[in-house]
Amino acid sequence: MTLMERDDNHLSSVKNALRILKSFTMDEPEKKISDLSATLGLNKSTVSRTMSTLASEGFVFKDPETKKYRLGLSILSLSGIVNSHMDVYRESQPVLNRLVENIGETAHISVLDNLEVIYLNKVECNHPVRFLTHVGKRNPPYCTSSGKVLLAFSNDKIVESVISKGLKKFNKNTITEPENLLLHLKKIRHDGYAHSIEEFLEGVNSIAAPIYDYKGKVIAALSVVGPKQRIQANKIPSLSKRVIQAAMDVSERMGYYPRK
Amino acid sequence: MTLMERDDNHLSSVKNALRILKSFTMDEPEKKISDLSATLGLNKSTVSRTMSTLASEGFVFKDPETKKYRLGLSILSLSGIVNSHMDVYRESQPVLNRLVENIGETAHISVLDNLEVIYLNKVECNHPVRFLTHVGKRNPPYCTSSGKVLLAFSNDKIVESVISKGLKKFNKNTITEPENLLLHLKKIRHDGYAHSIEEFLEGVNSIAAPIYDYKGKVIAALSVVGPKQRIQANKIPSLSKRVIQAAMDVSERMGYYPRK
DNA sequence: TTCTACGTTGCATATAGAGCAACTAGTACA
DNA sequence: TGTACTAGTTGCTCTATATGCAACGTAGAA
Repeated sequence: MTLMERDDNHLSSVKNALRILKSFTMDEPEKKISDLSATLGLNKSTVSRTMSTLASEGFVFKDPETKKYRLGLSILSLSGIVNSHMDVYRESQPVLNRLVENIGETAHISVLDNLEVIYLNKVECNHPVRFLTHVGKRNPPYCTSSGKVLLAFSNDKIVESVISKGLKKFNKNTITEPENLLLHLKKIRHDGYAHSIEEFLEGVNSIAAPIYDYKGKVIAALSVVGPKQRIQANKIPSLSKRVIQAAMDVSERMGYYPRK
Repeated sequence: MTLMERDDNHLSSVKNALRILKSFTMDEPEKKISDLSATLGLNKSTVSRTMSTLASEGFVFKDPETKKYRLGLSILSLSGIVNSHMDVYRESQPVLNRLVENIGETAHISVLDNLEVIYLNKVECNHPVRFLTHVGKRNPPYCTSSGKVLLAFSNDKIVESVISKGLKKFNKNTITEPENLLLHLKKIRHDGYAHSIEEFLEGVNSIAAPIYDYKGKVIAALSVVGPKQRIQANKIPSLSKRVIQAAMDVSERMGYYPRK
């Protein structure tokens, strides 16, 4: 470890362990020690000992059949604590349940974290698009409806940072011009909702609206997402009213008093 | 750290970090460095540096208002991966949704982990008892209906270990005699379900049934839980049929073929 | 049967991490 | 307003830990 890293005053062996945990993904929920060694640039005995320590506290376990490591149930225990003490998570649950029942599409609550959208809650409809999103999933904020809502009500520095990171083209409708994105955000502030028509994922549309706290600050976004065959462009105006209303319902449960 | 711990071959600074994470609870979701120092027997500068490292990777954050630390969203990101790659979690979701809709009580999926019951999935009814359980919550296995189901279909060593840990009396109906517990487990194997009438929590009843995998092994339990005013003792026989059927539905989705 | 890859572990060494002390900031109390 | 106390941070030192290397064992593939 270089002196530069040392000056950072973070514990490098703890960082190793956390980087190992974060290397598990949806696509790769199982990991071999040798692969982690290669990916993270750590000696395989370092990885082996760190994994062993993580396993001793239940953060990972070695699958006896595949001999690979997977994330363990201590993660779930902690996530229950994270969820249960999030006001917006708790207050949104019944509203999302009703919305999903009425509209018939999957709905989410999300926030901006580290210049990304992260989904805090999700209620699936009866005919979900499999593996589209999941609680904890992170997505780019500039080409998802909830991300655009959150950016629209964020300060300029955050928007500039997202733009600086680059607006990668994920799909044919992805916004890649900074000026175009800023225009979109302006319109979103005016309309009170955002939509995404195949901006991020092929064949996937979504609509989102802001959730306010008791101070009137936008703290989260509520969104519905589904295939374009079911969330057709011509249905977006009527659906957006439902989404705005649901987001307002959650806001009111958060103590927000809308001014008429 | 003693030589004995050293022989354990676990990385002590990583263990410190994991113990700090695990010290967050439902009742104490916010932590001060000085409190952690006292609780964990670590120097406050050790705790401070470890927290700083955990924060740098998003596992905790310092609440600007309370100046205390809370669990961060990296936990949520990992838990999404844990959930999504659990077959029993995925396959149980629609069954739990239907069951909760039909019965009107909260339902769970749980497994045995480290001699405790841990809840993997939860679908809340429209009138939940607040803060009863949450995903990731751990409970003693000998006085919850799902725990008793899981013990009933576990090998004798596991049951003996639970008994050796002691059968603490949580409520007036808690089973505290080992022989009595073994009789209960035998009856559960015979009946195909378990119930708890205020064995663990005051005023709370529950019913659970086993979930089988494709090999016919019990891998989880499905349960419903509610206040005794709604889950009355005389309703348990009819409710248990619904719970057994729902658990069987999940089992079949897991590839289990029941022998007739 | 042999070879290769993976994971584990003994050992040596360099440095990271733990603890102490000093400092800063904030709060409570007189 | 001033003082005292507590909490948290950070510089510094020293020792024990963590890392990496090499060797070993095991399992699977050729």
